[in-house]
Order: sequence, then structure tokens, then C-alpha cells
Amino acid sequence: MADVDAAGIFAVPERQGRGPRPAYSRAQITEAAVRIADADGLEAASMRRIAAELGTGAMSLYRYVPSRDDLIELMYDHVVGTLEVPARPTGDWRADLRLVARNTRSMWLAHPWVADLHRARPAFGPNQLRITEFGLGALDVGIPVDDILTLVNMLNGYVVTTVRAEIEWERERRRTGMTMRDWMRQSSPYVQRLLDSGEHPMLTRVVKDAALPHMSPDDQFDYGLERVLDCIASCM
Amino acid sequence: MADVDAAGIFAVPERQGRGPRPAYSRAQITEAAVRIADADGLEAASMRRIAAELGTGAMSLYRYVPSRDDLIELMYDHVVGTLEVPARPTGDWRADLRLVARNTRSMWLAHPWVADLHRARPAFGPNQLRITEFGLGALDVGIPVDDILTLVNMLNGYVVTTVRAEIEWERERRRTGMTMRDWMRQSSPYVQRLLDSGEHPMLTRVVKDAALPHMSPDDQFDYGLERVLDCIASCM
DNA sequence: CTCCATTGGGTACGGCGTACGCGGTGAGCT
DNA sequence: AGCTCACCGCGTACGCCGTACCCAATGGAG
Repeated sequence: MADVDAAGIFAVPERQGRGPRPAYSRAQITEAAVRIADADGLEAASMRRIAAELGTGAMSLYRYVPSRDDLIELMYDHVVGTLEVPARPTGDWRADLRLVARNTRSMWLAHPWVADLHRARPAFGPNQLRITEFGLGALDVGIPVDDILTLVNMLNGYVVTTVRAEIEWERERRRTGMTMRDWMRQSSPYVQRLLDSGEHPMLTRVVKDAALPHMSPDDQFDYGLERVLDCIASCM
Repeated sequence: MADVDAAGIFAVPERQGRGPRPAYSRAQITEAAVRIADADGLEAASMRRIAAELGTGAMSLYRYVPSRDDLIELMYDHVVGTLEVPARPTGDWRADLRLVARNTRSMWLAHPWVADLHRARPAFGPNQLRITEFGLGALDVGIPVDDILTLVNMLNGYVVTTVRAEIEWERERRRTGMTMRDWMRQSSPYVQRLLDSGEHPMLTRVVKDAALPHMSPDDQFDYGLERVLDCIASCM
């Protein structure tokens, strides 16, 4: 991405005509990297490790990709490509948004390393464009385009923060063996001290009264999702 | 954080009684790290660089902090500590939430490296607890605690994703010298080709018709924030 | 006064991303 | 048909990183 083009790696052609046939391809490299990141996390997908997976040397990858950051961008667009949505919005905006939200969550859970990406700018990868088109188009029901942007942003915010939290809980569980429910039941002396101090009434209420944390993750997500969709409906 | 305690670094006492007087403190180290991260980004705040800032060696820091990740946790709680909110919710939930949302944004913009943190689990730093208490307490107006959690999550999602995007745009500007408005006006051939293809009607509409991207960042944020607060109001 | 836990800090290891340069390959032009 | 040279794979090397381990010096507890 030495290019000035804000579209980044996606505006850089894969290669020119001359010279020997390339032994690999961006797609091959990207898939290998995704495989490693799925299994061992994003930081395990180092240039050396990816190259080893392909049976070559680290520096060979730079014939295909300008930098590791650009490769990560390609990885992200690749997994976004696994999101299945209709070619066009169906006309039922609520069903459409629910679909894209649920599928996005599934995709994140299948590739938890996406939670570690910095990306927050508009996405210009071909697959990202497709999903964005679908999401915005679903809400194209006669309201101003600025409202579409705001509402989609709000929904996206819900999905992203919720799924990030879910993924962090899962990582915690793998590290310490404790589920959320485990230490919600005052397993930690530090947390217990917080509750006993009386300084944190809302935390106490959450630990004692909230039903949401005791539902299955799927149900938690869906419950919140429907509330957000309700909000969108009442904002239109 | 070798400890099993899920509260992490905050449950690890700073030190025991014996031995020579410590030359530094967690607070000193944390502040130095924040100073560096503010100036040059999170990855510039390496153990060596922080130690150099304090005039010591990298390994000395490990007398105060178990790992760099824990130090980052302390850095986060430290900047959260700069968030000013009333001791208790005022009774005007809308004003309270607006305050905490705006102040959170200001804090993120002052310390853009917070956008790079992985943290998404509940926060047990003392300052994080204080803000969480305030936010949840603001919505404690007779609705079920599960609804409080969901609505706060939605609001938080809006703030986080919006400010993250803002920070990424600013980074892009520093790298390439282009503002968002610059290449919204078809500066990029790649984007121009996308628009010309006719495959992306919503993208085209956003680039051509949307007013939001042409407002000041402050106004963009406030506009969306009021919409989200409207949504919350209509959900109660 | 003695003991020893705790201090600051140096050295070293195994990783990382990637700049650079080499010899070999083969498509395109003459 | 032969030449040219852009492009190939890839090895070496540099300067970072986090941190394990070790040491001599320190100073409160007994």
C-alpha cells in the first residue's frame, strides 16, 4: 500500500505480465493465513509461519502483498466473503437486518481474530462493499440517507461490541477455565469485596438480578438484537 | 496477572513491606506510558521506551507490573479516570447519558490509542467501575435491569464504533494527507470506478447525497447521539 | 546485628516485520 | 531465434520487541 489510493491493497493489482509464473497467489496466501489465525490467533499468523505453511520462505510473500497489514486486510475481506446474504434487500428491512446481524456474529465467532483488527474506516474490499450495500439498502425505505447511516451505525455498534465481549469471555474461559457464570457467582475475592463494599449498587444488581447473563449467548444476542430493531422501527 | 483472579492486575497488590524503598511506582510508570502512547501510539510505548522515559532499564518495570498487557490495563483505567461525571446520576437520564457519551468521546480523541485495545470484557479497574456505575445508574428509572444492560450496550456500541471511525480517519489523514471529504469527492480512481460501475447504488447515494459526512465531526457525533437517545426514550 | 526478601538493572534468547541483494526464469520484442 | 530485462523465489541481516534469568546492593524484621 505504498500507493496514495485510499482503497489500499484492493487498488493494487496482483501482478504484471512479465517474468516467470508465480508459484502462489494472493488467494492462496490469504487462505493459509486465515487457517493459522483461526487455529492459533492473529499474532500466530506471522509472515514466517504463513510462509512455512506454504512451504516457502517469509520474504517470498512480499512478492504478492506489500505488507502484513495489507495481508490482514485481505484476510478480513476473505472472511467477509463467507457471509451469505441475498443479492438484493428483500423489502422486509427487519428480516434483512436481522439476517446480516446474525450472520456477522456467526462469522466473527468462527474467526475470532477479527475482534483484534483495528479497521474502523469504510471498507473497500469487494466483499465488504457487498455487505455494506445490502445493509444500507435494506433500510432504504424512504428515509433520508443520513438516517440510514446513523441507524446502521447504531446496529453495527451493537453487534460489534456484543460479539467482541462474547469472544473475550471465550478467551478468558480458555485461559482460566472459568465461564462468565462461574465468577458471576462471586468466585473472585476481589469482586466479592466490591459487592460487599456497597459502593457499587448497579454492579450488585447486575450480579444478583440480571437474567440476561444467564441466558445462552445466542439468546442474549437475539434478545438485544430485537430490542435494537425495535428502536430502529420506532425511529423511522 | 499470574493470578487466577478474573479482576486481573487490579487484584494484585502493588508491593509487600520488606526490602529497599522502591524508586518508582505503578502510577509513575503508567503516566509515563500514557504520555508516550499519546504522542507516538501504543506500540511506541514499549517496555524499553517507558523505562528510558523514567531513566531506568526495561526489566526494572517488571518489579511493578507483571506484564506489558497488565500495564496497558492500568493505562486504560488511568485515562478512564480523567472522565468527569457526577458522583450520582442526576435524575435526568438523557442528560446523564449524553454527558458520559460526549466525555468518553473526548477522552478517546485525547488518547487515540484506546481504539487499539482489545478489552471488551467487563472492566474492573476502579475508574471503569465508577463510570459503569454512573451509566447504568442513569438508566435505573424503573425498567428491568436486563433492559438497562441492553440499552447501555447499544449506546456504548454507537459511541465506540463512531469514535473508532473518527480516529481511523484522523490516522489516514496523517498518513496520506487526505481528509475524508477529499476522497469522498472521487479523488480515488478505484472508488471512482466503483461508483461508475453502477453496482453500488447505496455507496453512490452516500457519496453524492449524504450531508452527515460533510458536517463537523462534533456535529456528526451529536446528531447520531441524539438519534440513539431518541431510540432509548422510545424503548422505555 | 544478622538475615534474607526485595530492590534496580544487565545480559541474553527467541521471536517479529521487512530492506536488500542474489542468481535464475521466461515473455515480449526485434 | 535470440536477446533483454522485469519478475521470480528466497537467504541474509538489521533493529525492534517482550521477558526469563541472574546478580549485587539494600534495609526492615527478628
